[in-house]
Amino acid sequence: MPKLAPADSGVPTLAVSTVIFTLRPNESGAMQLAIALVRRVKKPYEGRWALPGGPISMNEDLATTASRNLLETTRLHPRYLEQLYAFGNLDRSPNDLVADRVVSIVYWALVGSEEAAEAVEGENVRWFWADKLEALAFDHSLIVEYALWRLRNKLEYSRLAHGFLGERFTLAQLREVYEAVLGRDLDPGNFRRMVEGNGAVVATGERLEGTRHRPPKLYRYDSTIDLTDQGPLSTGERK
Amino acid sequence: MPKLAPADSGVPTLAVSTVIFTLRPNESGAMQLAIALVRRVKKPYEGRWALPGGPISMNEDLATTASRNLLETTRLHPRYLEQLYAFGNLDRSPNDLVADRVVSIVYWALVGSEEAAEAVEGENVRWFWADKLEALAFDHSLIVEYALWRLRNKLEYSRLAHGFLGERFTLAQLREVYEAVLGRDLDPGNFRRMVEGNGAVVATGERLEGTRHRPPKLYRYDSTIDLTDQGPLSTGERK
DNA sequence: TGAGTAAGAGTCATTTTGACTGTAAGATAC
DNA sequence: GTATCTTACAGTCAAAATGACTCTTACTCA
Repeated sequence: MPKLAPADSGVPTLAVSTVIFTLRPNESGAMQLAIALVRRVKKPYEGRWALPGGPISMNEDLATTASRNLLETTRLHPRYLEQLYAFGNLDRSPNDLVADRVVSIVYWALVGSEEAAEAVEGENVRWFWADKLEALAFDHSLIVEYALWRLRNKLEYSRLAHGFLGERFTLAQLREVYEAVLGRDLDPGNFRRMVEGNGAVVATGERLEGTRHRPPKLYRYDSTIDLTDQGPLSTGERK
Repeated sequence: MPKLAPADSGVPTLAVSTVIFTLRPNESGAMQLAIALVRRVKKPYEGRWALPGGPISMNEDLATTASRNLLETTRLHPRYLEQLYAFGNLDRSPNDLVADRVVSIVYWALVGSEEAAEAVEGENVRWFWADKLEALAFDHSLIVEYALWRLRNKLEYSRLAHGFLGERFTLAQLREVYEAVLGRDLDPGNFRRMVEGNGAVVATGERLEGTRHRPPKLYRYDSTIDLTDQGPLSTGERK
């Protein structure tokens, strides 16, 4: 097929997409990182899985658009939402469609595991395990890989894990989140020391009852910190 | 002035802007961080200083557009170029101009201090010290603040300082870059240990002659690493 | 030739980190 | 009721990293 001459006039279309992360129990009951994808019903890449997204609208902030897309595809609200990157390379679309250039501003979001369990799944919306994804439409495989890298990096020096958990949680649950995201086991003792040391977490005084062993303390995050968007728009101090 | 009703149709304009950093000697001879700004000659914010930038063109990658803007305003090529953030809030323009909504994809760049010394300066293009900026047009003060934060953070775990220096440099020069960017003095001994320890730098075997003291060794960065764009598009391993 | 200056090597105490051991507090099986 | 299992939680120990030093070396300049 002959390559069409690129249009010299016109402007690229602007779109917002979102990488939606959650934790879901796998067959053996361990928490594992999952991503929400939608199936494309149009050319190009018809039938392939892709990131949810849509065009930007004139009266919405970028983050609001991402949040609305998330709500429309999964009926969920994000616990955490941050801009990832703006993708605008010329070769994002197949060669014969370069005239339809799209610049995608991509966000990434965390949703709680409990909510995610009730999220809509259907023929065209599904959760996929983050570590074994098939090839996605456009450059979305690359985008997901980058989002995964950002999530793992950010986890280490921020209070991000809260995005997956409820209001109160045990240190074992928090550690399970870290282990699922980082993909390796962590020493319980050292993890406790680390997380208690940096003061991100406070004991509620309650304990989780009904376990088959010694009841663990319940903790919560220090609520003076707003998690949503650590980007340039937050006025608080950066760390 | 009455606020105009926002246009329900239409799409936001897409633009690329760049925060251009360099190091320049101040009155007392010490290196100091500087930013290139251009004076606006149109409303809104006519006469105020702003980040250089322009509209995106159909046949250019985003980074190429940023690089071209940099060349056109300062006649310089970037030593380092990375996407910073996409700014698209509704309130970026003055209230009476919300219909002219612009989404800016902002890059930040480093240029070498030697080249920067020869860069064009004129009535409408000037270098400003990064730590004492006047109020800029639009939300550009916020953008610069964020870019500064990113620069300082990235310096610690990457080989970014190369962007300011020539091919070969002494450890004292490298330390001067760190001190200028971080805004505090560093211990020479510890700095040497740090920088030799992580293997980012290799001795060339040469020495810098003509100093008034013991001639220091010249070093260079391990050239197997490409500095340009550590974003998602680089195929190398992430660190 | 001696003073001054910065390069560059080395010392030392403190903090951080990873791996590990030991004890406490509950549930369950017999 | 007693033994046993599981996990919470506290503590130890050595290696590595870090910050604040000192000391020696090699050059230039007066």
